[in-house]
Amino acid sequence: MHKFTVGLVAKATGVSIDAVRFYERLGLIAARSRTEGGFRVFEPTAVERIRFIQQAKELGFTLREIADLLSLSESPNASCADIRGRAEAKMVEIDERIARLQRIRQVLAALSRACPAKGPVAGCTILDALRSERCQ
Amino acid sequence: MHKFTVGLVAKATGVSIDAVRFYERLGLIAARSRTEGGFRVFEPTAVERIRFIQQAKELGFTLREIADLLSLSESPNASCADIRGRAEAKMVEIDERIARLQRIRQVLAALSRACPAKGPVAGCTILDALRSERCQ
DNA sequence: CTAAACTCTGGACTCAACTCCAGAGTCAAG
DNA sequence: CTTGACTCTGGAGTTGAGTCCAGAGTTTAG
Repeated sequence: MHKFTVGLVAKATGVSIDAVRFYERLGLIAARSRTEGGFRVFEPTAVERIRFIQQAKELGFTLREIADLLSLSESPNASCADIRGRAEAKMVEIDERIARLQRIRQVLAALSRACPAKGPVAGCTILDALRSERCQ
Repeated sequence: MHKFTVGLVAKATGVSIDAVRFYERLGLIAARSRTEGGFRVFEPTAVERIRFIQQAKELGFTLREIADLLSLSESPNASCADIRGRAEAKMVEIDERIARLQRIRQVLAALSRACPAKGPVAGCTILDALRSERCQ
């Protein structure tokens, strides 16, 4: 139970075989070795790394950022503050996205509220608003 | 001042010439005709349509959805309620995105808060959390 | 030993919304 | 008429995170 092929790693993590190989190409994980016939052999830590990748992805980190996170996590002179910095930067980013979406949401809500929702499109207040510069 | 070339349309709207041609390929706008030499000639309504596209893009609509909006806006048997339906559907979508981002934001905040932010990465609580299934 | 199941490579494809390009042709001012 | 600015086509490239593929080779259970 310690000879992980791609298929097993994929099954253990729920990602596709292609995704495992993709992560390998990106350098996020590495196969320990190959069999005689050229099959990848992974260690169980590969499964853990992919779980890490999945969790970080859930938190909105890109694979590039995750590569950075992973390399920090293995650097002897990296500090916990570095990691926290990444988390906080991501939080700022998320906040910006939320703020933008909330602005959009407000405009959409206002437009929907103002719309009579009956009659033909001629005179639709939503379309009128889109035609004018008013909403932004 | 009524012979709009791509360049003028681009300048009037602030989008690139390539974007104008791209919108034309997608069928979002159309040139009225061509000059002898093959130059596109637009009507002023093209500028208005691109403004519409820009506004709708600001509100999170994709170009495909904008095409739909534009065709509704010109359909004699489309009703204002159709437009409002699109706006409300988009609002639901935006709400889902906001909710997801807020969940992420909360997890990030909790992780940052719990992190000592000093010392080496070994024992970093954020990394530990990413390694475990805990955050989702 | 055979058959089924698995894996290999590397490159093309997806989506969205463009951007960039070369090489050729056109238009307008002076 | 010349020159500089503009425009033409159509196809490739970009980003992100993979997916899909053919055709060949490998592993393993029975």
